[in-house]
Amino acid sequence: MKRISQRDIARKLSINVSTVSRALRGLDGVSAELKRQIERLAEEGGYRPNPFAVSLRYDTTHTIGIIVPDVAFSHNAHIVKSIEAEARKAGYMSIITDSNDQSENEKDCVELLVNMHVEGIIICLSQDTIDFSHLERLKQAHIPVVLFDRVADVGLSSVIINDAASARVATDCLIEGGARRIAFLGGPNQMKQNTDRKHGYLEALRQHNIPIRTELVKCHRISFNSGLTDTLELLSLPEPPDAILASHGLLAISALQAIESRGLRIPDDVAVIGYMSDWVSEMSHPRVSFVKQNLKEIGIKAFRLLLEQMKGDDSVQHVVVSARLELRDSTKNTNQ
Amino acid sequence: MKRISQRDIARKLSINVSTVSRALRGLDGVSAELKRQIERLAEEGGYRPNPFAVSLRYDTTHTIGIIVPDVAFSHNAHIVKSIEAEARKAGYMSIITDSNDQSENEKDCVELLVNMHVEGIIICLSQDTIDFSHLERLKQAHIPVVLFDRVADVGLSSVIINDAASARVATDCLIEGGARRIAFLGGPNQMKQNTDRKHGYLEALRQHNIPIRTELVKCHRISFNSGLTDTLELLSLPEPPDAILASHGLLAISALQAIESRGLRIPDDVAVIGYMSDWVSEMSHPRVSFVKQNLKEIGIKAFRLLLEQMKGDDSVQHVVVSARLELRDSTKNTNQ
DNA sequence: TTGAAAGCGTTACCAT
DNA sequence: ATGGTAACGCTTTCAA
Repeated sequence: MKRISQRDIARKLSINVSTVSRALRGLDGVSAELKRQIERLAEEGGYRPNPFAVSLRYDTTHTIGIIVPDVAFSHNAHIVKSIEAEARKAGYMSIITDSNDQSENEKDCVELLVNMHVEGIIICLSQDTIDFSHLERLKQAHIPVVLFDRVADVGLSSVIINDAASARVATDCLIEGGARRIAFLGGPNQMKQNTDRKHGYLEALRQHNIPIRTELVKCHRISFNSGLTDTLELLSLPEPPDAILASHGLLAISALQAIESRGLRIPDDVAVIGYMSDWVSEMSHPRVSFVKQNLKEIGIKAFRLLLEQMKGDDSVQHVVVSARLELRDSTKNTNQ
Repeated sequence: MKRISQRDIARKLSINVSTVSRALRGLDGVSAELKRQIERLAEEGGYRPNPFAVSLRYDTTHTIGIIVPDVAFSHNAHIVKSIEAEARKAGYMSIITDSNDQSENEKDCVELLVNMHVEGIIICLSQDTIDFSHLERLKQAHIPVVLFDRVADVGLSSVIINDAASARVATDCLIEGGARRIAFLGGPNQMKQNTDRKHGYLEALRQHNIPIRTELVKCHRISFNSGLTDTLELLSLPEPPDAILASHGLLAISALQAIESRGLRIPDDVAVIGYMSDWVSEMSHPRVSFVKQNLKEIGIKAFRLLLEQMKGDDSVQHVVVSARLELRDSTKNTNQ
C-alpha cells in the first residue's frame, strides 16, 4: 500500500539515508555487508525510486510529448508506436495526446504538455491549423519541437516524406497505365503536405503534356464523407476521371466505395493510387496500389531529431524519409 | 528557457513563497493589491506549477497506466482513446504502453508503470499470458487494476462484452442464413474471451441440433497469417464450411482474403461474421457483418471502475458492455 | 495579511 | 565507510 522509501530502509537499519542512496545506486563508500542488508530490505519492500523526487532533484523529466490528429488511425498509430519505442530506448517516457484533427484541441495539447514539463514535443499538425502562435511560443520558450508529416514553414525541424516526388511518381504510373483524366483527391490547401503532393501531381501531368483540369482537383477537409462526396462528384462529371490519386488513406478508401457504388471497375474504369499504411492497403479491395511510407523510420528520425535538440543542438534540420510506390491491384501496371 | 518558480516571483516582490502559493491558488489571506502583482508576474513569466513538486508534496501522481497488445490496431486504439479522454476529464494523465501482444513485454509494461508510480492500471492481456504473477503482485501492492476485453479469473475488476451471447447470436444468424457447416476462427484457448465466444458458438449449434465438427474449430495464435492458413485449411476440407465466425478483426480480414483467393463468393459460398471495429468492417470488401462493440463505452466504464478503486472502493466489479450484431454484406440475412 | 519553517524523496557535497 | 545537511518546488501549519 504505502510505498517504501530510502528513509524507511535507513530507519530500519538505523543508518543515514545518504548511505542508502549510495548503496542502491551502486556507488562505493558502503561496506559490502551493509550494502547487502540494504539491498535485501529494498528487495523485500519492493522499493522503487520515486521518479518525481528524482525529476525534482535533477530538474529534468525525461519525458516527451507527442501530438497527433488521430491516434486511432493506422498511419499515425504506427508512427506513434515507433517514436515511443525509440524514446524508451533512450530512457524517455512518451505522453501521447490526440488533437482530433482540430487546431483548437492541438493548442490545448501543447498547453498540457508544457504544463507537464516535457522536454520536447513531436507534432503532426491538424489539417485546419493556420495559426502557428502556439508553435512560436514553444520556440520562444526554447522547448525542442519536431514536426512530422504535416509541417509548416515556421523554422522548426521536421520529418516528412518526399511528397512532391512521390506524387509525381504515382501520377506517372497512372499515366503509364493509360490514364489521361487523372483526379487529385487531397486535403485542405493550407497544408504544405497537400500542396506539395498536388504540385508533384501537376508536374507529372505537365511533363506528359496532359492538360490540367481544375475540376479534377478536389482539396477539402479530409474525412471519409468528404472523400465520398468528392469522388461521386468526380464520377458524375461529363468526362469523369479514369484514375484517382488520393493523398490520404481515408480518401482512398472512400473513393473505392464511391467507385464501386457506381458499378465501375477498378482499375479498368478507374485506377486508384493512395497514400496509406500497408495494413490499410492490404485490407482494401481491390488492394490499393499505394505510396508506401516507412512509418517506423519516420518515428525514429523524428525522435532522434528531437533528442539532438534536447541535448542542446539548436540547428533546424529537415529530414526526408523517402517513400516508394507499391503496386497492388488498383492500377493496371505490373512492372516494378 | 529556465522555468519560473514561485520562489522567483517571491524574490522579485521581496515577499515569502507561501504568500505566492496562496495567491496563485486563489486562497484568501492575500491582499488584493499584492495578489494582482503576483498574478501579473506569474503571467509575464509564464509560470506553471511544477507537477513533480506537486506530486511529491501530495504523494499522488494523478497518472494512470494503460497496457494494450497493439495500440496500432483499430479496436484497441479506439478504446485507449476513450480511456484517455475519460481520464483527462477526471484530471488524470494516461501513460500508454504496448505489449506487442507478448506476455514477456506485458510484464515489463507493468514494471514500468509501477516504477512511474501510476495510481492505477487498465490492462488488456496479451493472448499468450498464462502466468498471472504480475497481476497478483499488483493486487498485493494494492494497486488498482481493471482488465478489459481479455480478462482472467484472478479476482480483478473487468469490463468485457457479452462474449458468449454475442457469439451465439452471430452463429444463430449464420444458421438462419442457411449455413450448416459453420467454422469458428478464434484465438488461443487460454483466453477466456476465446472460450466464451466458442461456447456461445457451440451452444447455438447445439440448440439447432447441428452436429459439432471439431475440424471446423481453429483456435491458434491470433495473427493475419494464422488466419490465412487456418481458413485455407478449412476450405480444403472434404466438406468445407459454408460460414465462418471470426473472433478477431485480423482473423476476419484474413479469412476474407483466403476465401477470395479460392475464387469463392461471399456470402453465397461462405458467409462471414467477425468481431471488429466499425472502421475495419466499413473498409472490408464485402463489408463484413460484425459484432459491433461500443468501444467508447468500454473505455469509459474501464476508467470509471478504476477511478472507484483509486478512491478507495476495493470491491471487485465485472461490467458487461453489450455488443450487438450489425448486418452488412457478408451474410445472407437482411432482417434487423 | 504575511512570514517562517517543516516536509515530500532523492541526491550532492562536505564532514567525520 | 558513514553521517549530516542543503537543495529541488510546492503546500501546510503555525506564528507574528
